[in-house]
Amino acid sequence: MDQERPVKLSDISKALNLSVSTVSRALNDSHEIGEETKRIVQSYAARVNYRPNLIAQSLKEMNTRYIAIIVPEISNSFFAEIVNGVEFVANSQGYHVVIYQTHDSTEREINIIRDVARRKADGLLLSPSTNQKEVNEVMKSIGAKLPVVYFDRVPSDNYCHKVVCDNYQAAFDATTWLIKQGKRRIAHMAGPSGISISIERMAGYSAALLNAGISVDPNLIRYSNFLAREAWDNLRDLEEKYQPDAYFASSDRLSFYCYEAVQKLQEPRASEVKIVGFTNAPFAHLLRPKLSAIVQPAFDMGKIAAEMLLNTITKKNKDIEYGFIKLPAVLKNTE
Amino acid sequence: MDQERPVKLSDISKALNLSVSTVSRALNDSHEIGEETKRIVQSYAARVNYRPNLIAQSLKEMNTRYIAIIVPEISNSFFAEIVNGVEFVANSQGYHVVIYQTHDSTEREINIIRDVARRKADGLLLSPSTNQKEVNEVMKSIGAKLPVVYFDRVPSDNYCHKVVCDNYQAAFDATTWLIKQGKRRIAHMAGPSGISISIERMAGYSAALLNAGISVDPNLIRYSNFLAREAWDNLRDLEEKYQPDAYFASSDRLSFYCYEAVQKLQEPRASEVKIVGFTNAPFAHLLRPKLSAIVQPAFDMGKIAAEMLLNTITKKNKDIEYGFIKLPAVLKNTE
DNA sequence: TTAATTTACGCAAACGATTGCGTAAAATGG
DNA sequence: CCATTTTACGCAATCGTTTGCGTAAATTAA
Repeated sequence: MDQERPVKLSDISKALNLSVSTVSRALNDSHEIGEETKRIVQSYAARVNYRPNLIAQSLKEMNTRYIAIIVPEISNSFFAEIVNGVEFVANSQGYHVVIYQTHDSTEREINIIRDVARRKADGLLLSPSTNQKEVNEVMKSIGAKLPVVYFDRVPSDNYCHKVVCDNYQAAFDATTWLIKQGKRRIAHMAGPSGISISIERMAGYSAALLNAGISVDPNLIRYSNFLAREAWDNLRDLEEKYQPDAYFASSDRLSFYCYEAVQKLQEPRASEVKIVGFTNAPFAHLLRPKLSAIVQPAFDMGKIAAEMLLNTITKKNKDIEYGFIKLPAVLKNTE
Repeated sequence: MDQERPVKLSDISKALNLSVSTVSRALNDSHEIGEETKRIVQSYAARVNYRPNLIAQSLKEMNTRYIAIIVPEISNSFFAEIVNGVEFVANSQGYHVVIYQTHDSTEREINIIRDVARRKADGLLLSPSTNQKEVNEVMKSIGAKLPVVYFDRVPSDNYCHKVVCDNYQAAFDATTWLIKQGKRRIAHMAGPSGISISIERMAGYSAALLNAGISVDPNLIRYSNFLAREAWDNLRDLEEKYQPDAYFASSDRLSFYCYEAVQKLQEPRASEVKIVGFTNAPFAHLLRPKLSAIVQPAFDMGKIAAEMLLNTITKKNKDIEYGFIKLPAVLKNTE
């Protein structure tokens, strides 16, 4: 009994000699429909495997019951965990989650945001790529109907919802730990300049150095975009000219690049140089020598972001109360 | 000039004193509309930032211009790379890709498949969770309108599109390599029994052993589902009772579990036990001692699967020609 | 000049669902 | 027994597009 095409309300209505509206109400268990009729309609619908067309439903209802999340890379464990947290909350409230990745391309990001808006997602979770300004323009041009919560990389203004970890404190703690290990020439491999996380992590790094009476050496600070090439060039240059005795890496990818670069050095330097970096990679603790890790509470960040978003979606009253949640990260693999 | 709600065709039609149909045709550059009118409409639409409502468009056109991909875990690099390959092809043909993950739960998988069908995705790429039968039922019940291409884990029947890597050969090569390293008591940490990849990898493993004149010891073969608990129990039991001199792991996760278990052993065993496992983790090569890796051509698998899917979507003629593509994997980190 | 054709647009149906309103028949009240 | 309410259903509009068809006006042909 496999039907060639999906059965719709009018099919049922014809088969049962009822109007489409009666069938619709019967399936939605409306009180205006007699019990007997309901039973007949519902059992018939079940038999023929009726599933409402969500496109039509969405058009009528003006909502889609799904939220979108846009991340740079799904293979990055940090973002993958965030997605999991988002799904956990969203699914429990009957929402589906649709995942998009930008690969750190502003162009892709803009395309995706436009698409999300045109497909009428009920809300958007966004960790914007580098180019803050262009993205802001797009966010404005799509109209005020799409609730947004930013996470991880967030805009500087306060008229939006934001969920982040305490990047400043985490960077401060990590750098301080390196100093306590006797390191003085601590290089900082930073992410793209200009985005929130880079700025805050840089600030924490600098503060820790100054706090320990170590002056900040600009030569030891390197910004890299998402291209591997830049990171490698920076690492080679650092090693050739300055031989840092420690690295503080500002992202998952940079952490592993640092690790790989150091691993290739001559002993005894290879085992003396310490590395601490932001990463949620589940198997980072297997590396020897150790890669010390700043681990963000990604799952919780996702949960909170999703809760904030669903709150603003379902909120009846229009008084917008912008939230700004900051969670602590923890330092691991420090033996 | 930020409008409160998205502007629609009727807004333009009123503002310009034209009918909705004329506006629609003008925007779609129909030949039935005068050049002058087109210019007026198009420039006005651009000014007020008109974006067609994709929900309405989809309902009318009966297609959505997006495909869905369902994977067990996005954080698994193998699947992440597949997704990237899919996006590469799909985007170049004007399709968006929507990513779902099942976390190896059949229940979630069924929910998602149903949702994808009800949302009228134009096609589906699927790597099914363990329970083949239930999923088959669902795939049938949603009607024949949804083109599907399976990848990685695929059904056994031949009346569907499939893209896989040569699991048998890869397992054979990996096991043979371990044998050449002088290993004889090679444990096999297998994935869930019953799914295609487990069966084929097991077959390759067994064949390699027999080929080398080593009998297959059932005690050294352990099936684990996706729960960490089972894998750890299996590993502990293996170490306590049988002390294998090598491990062949059938999945990303299992590879790292094996590695971690072995790393905790007493020397000299810890450095003598060799491990080879399926993994596309980009930083697996940083581990010391080495984790030898069977790396699948994930990006290409994604590309091919997407091409097959888009072909069947856009195919005018209805004669279905089922494809079955098998790509080779490569063995890495073997010093 | 008149008939035939082309151009440029509007009307209305359709996609598949939901819902306000209208209304027979049945149930209830006095 | 008649008036009123309730029950149970159907009609038609609606969400925002697209598109087949109809038709005035403009153009061309004869």
